[in-house]
Amino acid sequence: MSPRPDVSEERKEQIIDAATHVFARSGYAKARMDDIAKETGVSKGTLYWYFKNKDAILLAILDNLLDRELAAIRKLEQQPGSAREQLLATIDITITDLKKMEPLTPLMFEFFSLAKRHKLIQKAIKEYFRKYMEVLNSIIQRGMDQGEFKPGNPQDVSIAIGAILEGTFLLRVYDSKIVKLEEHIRSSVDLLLDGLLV
Amino acid sequence: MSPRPDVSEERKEQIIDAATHVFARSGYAKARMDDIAKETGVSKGTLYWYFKNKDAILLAILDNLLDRELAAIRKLEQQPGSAREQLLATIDITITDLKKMEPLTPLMFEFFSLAKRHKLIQKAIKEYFRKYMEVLNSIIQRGMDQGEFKPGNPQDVSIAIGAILEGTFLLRVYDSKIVKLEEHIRSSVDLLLDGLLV
Amino acid sequence: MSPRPDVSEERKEQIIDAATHVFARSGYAKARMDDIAKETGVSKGTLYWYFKNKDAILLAILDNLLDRELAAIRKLEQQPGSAREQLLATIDITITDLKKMEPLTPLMFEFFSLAKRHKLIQKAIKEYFRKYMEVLNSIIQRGMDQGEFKPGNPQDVSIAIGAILEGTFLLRVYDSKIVKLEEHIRSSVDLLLDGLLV
Amino acid sequence: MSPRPDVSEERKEQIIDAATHVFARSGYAKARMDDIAKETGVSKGTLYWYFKNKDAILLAILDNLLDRELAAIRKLEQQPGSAREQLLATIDITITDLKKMEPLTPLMFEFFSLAKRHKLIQKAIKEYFRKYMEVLNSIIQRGMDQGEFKPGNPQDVSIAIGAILEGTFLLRVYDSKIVKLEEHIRSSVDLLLDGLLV
DNA sequence: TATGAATGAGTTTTCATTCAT
DNA sequence: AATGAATGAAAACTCATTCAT
Repeated sequence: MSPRPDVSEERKEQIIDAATHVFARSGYAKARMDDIAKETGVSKGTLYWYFKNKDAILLAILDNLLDRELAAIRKLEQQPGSAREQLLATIDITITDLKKMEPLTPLMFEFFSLAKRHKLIQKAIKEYFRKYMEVLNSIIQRGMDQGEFKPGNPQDVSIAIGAILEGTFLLRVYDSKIVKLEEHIRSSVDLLLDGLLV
Repeated sequence: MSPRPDVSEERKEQIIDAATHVFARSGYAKARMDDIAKETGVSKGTLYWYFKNKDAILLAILDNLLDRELAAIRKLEQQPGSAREQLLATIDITITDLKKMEPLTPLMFEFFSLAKRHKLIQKAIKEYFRKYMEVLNSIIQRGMDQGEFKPGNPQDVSIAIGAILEGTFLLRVYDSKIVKLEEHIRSSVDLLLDGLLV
Repeated sequence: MSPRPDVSEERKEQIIDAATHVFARSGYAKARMDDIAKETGVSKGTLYWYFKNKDAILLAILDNLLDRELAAIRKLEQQPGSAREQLLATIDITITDLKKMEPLTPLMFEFFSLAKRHKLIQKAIKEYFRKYMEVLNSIIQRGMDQGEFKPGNPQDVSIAIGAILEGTFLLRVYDSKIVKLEEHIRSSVDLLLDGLLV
Repeated sequence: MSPRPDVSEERKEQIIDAATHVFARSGYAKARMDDIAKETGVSKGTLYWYFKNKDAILLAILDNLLDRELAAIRKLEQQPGSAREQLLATIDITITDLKKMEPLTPLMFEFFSLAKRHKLIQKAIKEYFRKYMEVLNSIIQRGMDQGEFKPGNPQDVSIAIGAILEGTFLLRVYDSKIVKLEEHIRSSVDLLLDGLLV
């Protein structure tokens, strides 16, 4: 109802941005509220005006990250072109996303690590995954229906693609000299398409 | 020869085993030395008799895990059969390994999360990755040399397979109902092989 | 000017005062931060708000004590009268100081004990000593120049006087029944002056 | 009864010697039983075979030190010569002793620091002091009786001398470059004798 | 809204002491 | 006599959270 988003939202975002970097840099446990306050440029007390506690900031970060990615995905949904073209466009967008995420890698893995114990995190990423799979599934399904792809279980293909995307992101952690995010996602997807295309 | 069998190594392993479960359950930060002591069935002081500090226990766990995996990999090195058969055998072994790792998933991601800040962790997993890649590369190379696989860059293929393995392990965290470790690794690798085999 | 008077300095002094007594009573090692907190009437956390650690409190105490003594010494510097009178005035002031220090005797010796290992303590007391010697030296020098004292090395006399002052303070520890701080400093200095005065 | 002191005594002395250095180096609180064990060349458990606990070692060190000094003092008691000569001989012996003590300075001050809280330490040093005073008193008394020294209270003179001895030892802690143990004890005692001698 | 001083529960780590061998 | 693994009490220190201003 308010014509302009009040300052509160803006301040909240500042905190989320700052905290994202602090958590990525130091890890959730090692990051101190003082660090986040300093990085945001406010006092420690202010953090508690906008967020219930440290955990709530973490959750807000996750929601924020997933929202951004989902926004990108939604852009795909009504793209024109062949299934192959649409699939590659999806990969392109995801690569762009993952590249933006690179500096946040430690934080991403922290979310994965916490997922089992932290039901809200679990729920958030599961929901994100479901939406992402939906997009891939529908593209693959269409490709199969239209005879562009070999017939099979679309979900299996989606998961294979998802695994390549996330897996390459992960392999980078082992050795970022050897594993190049964009290059290797593309080469892996190409290999997959070699077998998939009719 | 020694009158009292040296119980040191055994005790160290007990601690490592216990700590592995505690860290996997609670996360490194939340896990208390008391928990590890209790789980091991010794006193807190004993932990410090065998390990310098909490961090040293974490490192020992990682070394332990990687040692076990490398031992499995080494078994592959002189396996007979076609490149395809050997590759599938490698996948089989890795699947078995990954299944054993399933309960430790949060701990694995914690290692990935820590890798950037923790040089010893970084070094350990990098070395592991190098050895794993060596095995895959040599199989793929042989397959290409012998005309079993299409020609190409073996390393790219290895990374695609590595991404599928680790990526599927990761996708499970999103939704373990949808993503089945063994089934989806196999179906993804099959897709890859469809394009790879001549 | 500031709306809330800065309570920081005051609070710091409260802690220093309390800690002085706790350290004198229990010794540095035996004194617990909890004791200091309780004696100050604040929580343990507050101690760490004002001081980095236990050691920093000890240092602050030393600076505080030496500052007070130096302030007393500075009063002497432009006193009128003969060299003998001025020397006795200096002794008087030092006696007054040492009497105030009596309850802190164990702490003083702790500083001396720590001096070799603790460079900041060493530096602080050395600087104090240098200033104290300067005052004595200049008085003795004047007395010699003006023919009031026998000629000689002023520094040797200053050290003799310093030794009597500190030495009497120390002998009290052996047996405070036998050694009376004021009485024996005076009698010892008198003996010295017997030989020194022309 | 046993003709030769059994090995126990010897081992005890080894521990005392080692512990003396460890305590002097690290201070009582910081010194670990492990350090003493290592320095002695035995295991930690062995220390407890010979001493009830850490405190008992400290006490044994003090007794040991005082015994050695008392032995030196006893040598003085029937020295020939004038009172002045005998006094200077006493000073000589004490200087020799104090020089030996120099490396133990931090430990000595630790004893002084502990004296108030630790009744056994207090008692030991008080007894030592009494004996030392007796020797000085009797020399001074004889000097006065025989007209070699000006009449006065012998105890006051003894305390002045004691203060010079201990005080010079202490001033060294302030600045060992400026204060030279032997040189300044001699010069200070000379100043005192200037006034004391008839 | 914003601040930052104050709190105190929580945790790692140390180390004197014990005791089975 | 001697060892050294094991214990657990003790203490320093951290830091999320609160709250008076």
